[in-house]
Amino acid sequence: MTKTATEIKNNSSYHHGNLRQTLLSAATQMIAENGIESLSLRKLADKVSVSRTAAYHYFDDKNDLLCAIASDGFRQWQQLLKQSEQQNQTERQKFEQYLVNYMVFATHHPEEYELMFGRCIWKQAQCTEELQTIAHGTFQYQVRMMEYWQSIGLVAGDNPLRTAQIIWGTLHGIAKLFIDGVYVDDTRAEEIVKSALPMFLVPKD
Amino acid sequence: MTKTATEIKNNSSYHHGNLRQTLLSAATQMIAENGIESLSLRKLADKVSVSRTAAYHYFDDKNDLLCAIASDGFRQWQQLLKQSEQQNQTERQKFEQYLVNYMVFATHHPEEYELMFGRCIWKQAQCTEELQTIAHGTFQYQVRMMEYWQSIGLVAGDNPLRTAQIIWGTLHGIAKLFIDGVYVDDTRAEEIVKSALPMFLVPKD
DNA sequence: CCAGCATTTTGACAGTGTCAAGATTGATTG
DNA sequence: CAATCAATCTTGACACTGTCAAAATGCTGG
Repeated sequence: MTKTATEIKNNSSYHHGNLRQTLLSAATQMIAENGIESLSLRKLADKVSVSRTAAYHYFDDKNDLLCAIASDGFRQWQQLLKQSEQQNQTERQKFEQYLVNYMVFATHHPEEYELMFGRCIWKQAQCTEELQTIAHGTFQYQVRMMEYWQSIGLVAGDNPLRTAQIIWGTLHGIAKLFIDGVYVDDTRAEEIVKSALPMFLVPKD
Repeated sequence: MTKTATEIKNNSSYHHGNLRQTLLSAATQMIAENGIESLSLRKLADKVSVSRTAAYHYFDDKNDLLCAIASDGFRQWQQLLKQSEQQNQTERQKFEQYLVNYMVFATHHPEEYELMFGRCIWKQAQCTEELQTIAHGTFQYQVRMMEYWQSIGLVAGDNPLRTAQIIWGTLHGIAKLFIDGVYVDDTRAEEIVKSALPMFLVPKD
């Protein structure tokens, strides 16, 4: 008898069944609700009705768990990238879509975004190999898209890496200013990024 | 006999003399050396040779102290802004100087920058009125500079606020990616921002 | 000299991450 | 079927954190 992950709910027993995934989901939810810094392993354990240190069998430490959540975020983000690539649109529209998508993802999943790109993981602690590779992959993907958009004369500049760094910087900066509460009105994010769009394009004759 | 702040060192006695300033300097130094999150009030108290809770006479709580440090950072940053304004240069050179200065300040005082613009203060905790007003002031200042640069046909766009938001976003984003360790080579920061410069300018005929 | 005040300390508490050692259970053999 | 084993989970313990209440200390004006 094969079992799917979700149907295992061995709840009245000592062994949980799929604790790792349960922990990840619960943690993701708690982070989304109350912010990264309010997540404690003990509260998480409480929520899942398990002892304080149960998580240590699946994660090296708290940082390892956060990295796992961030990795999930990157997978989600990567999927979103590829979806919007397959829509029938002008390249110009695809580029705009890319910018807007980035902003929407960031402002709709602020805490997950913070985890994926924030200092908590990248600066402070050492990040997992898994996270490192998947994050690096998505960046490479973006560089390649810039390369293409530059090659067809849509995006300005002739150095794809440099251009990707700058455009990503712009998106990241605006997103962060919203997420961290320096810019207050979330709903304006999309508007702002749209008015930044022309900056990046080759001026039409 | 008037006394300057630094000469007061009433060290062999119960009363410290100028504990508030001493705490601020020590905290600033500790943050610069080991990062914001590694600063604890107890370690700080140890360093200043004072009891754990002594700081509570001058600051409401830890957040209040961090806000005070951030405020100092803004004062420093404001001074730097005005200095570079008084140099004899082309307006175009002044604008470039502004961008580069921002980057240099951010990458040379990464932890203080993080405090000034990061989530630790703005998102998480409520920030001091002092900090709120001084931060708002510097942003207004930047908006006015954009307004001027747009009025003389240097910087593109006709909405100073929007333009300031975008340019600040770009600077902030690139700075953060370096500070948080996503971009690794600090020394490239100035290079990157310089190659972003043309994006913001009115294309010359 | 002493009362009052500003300043600093001590004691205490709840919360955190994490390690070591023990308890429980499902699976695997003989 | 029973005994053993390895995976899984819990308990106990420790050092560290921010913060509050109450006590101790030293300065200063009357």
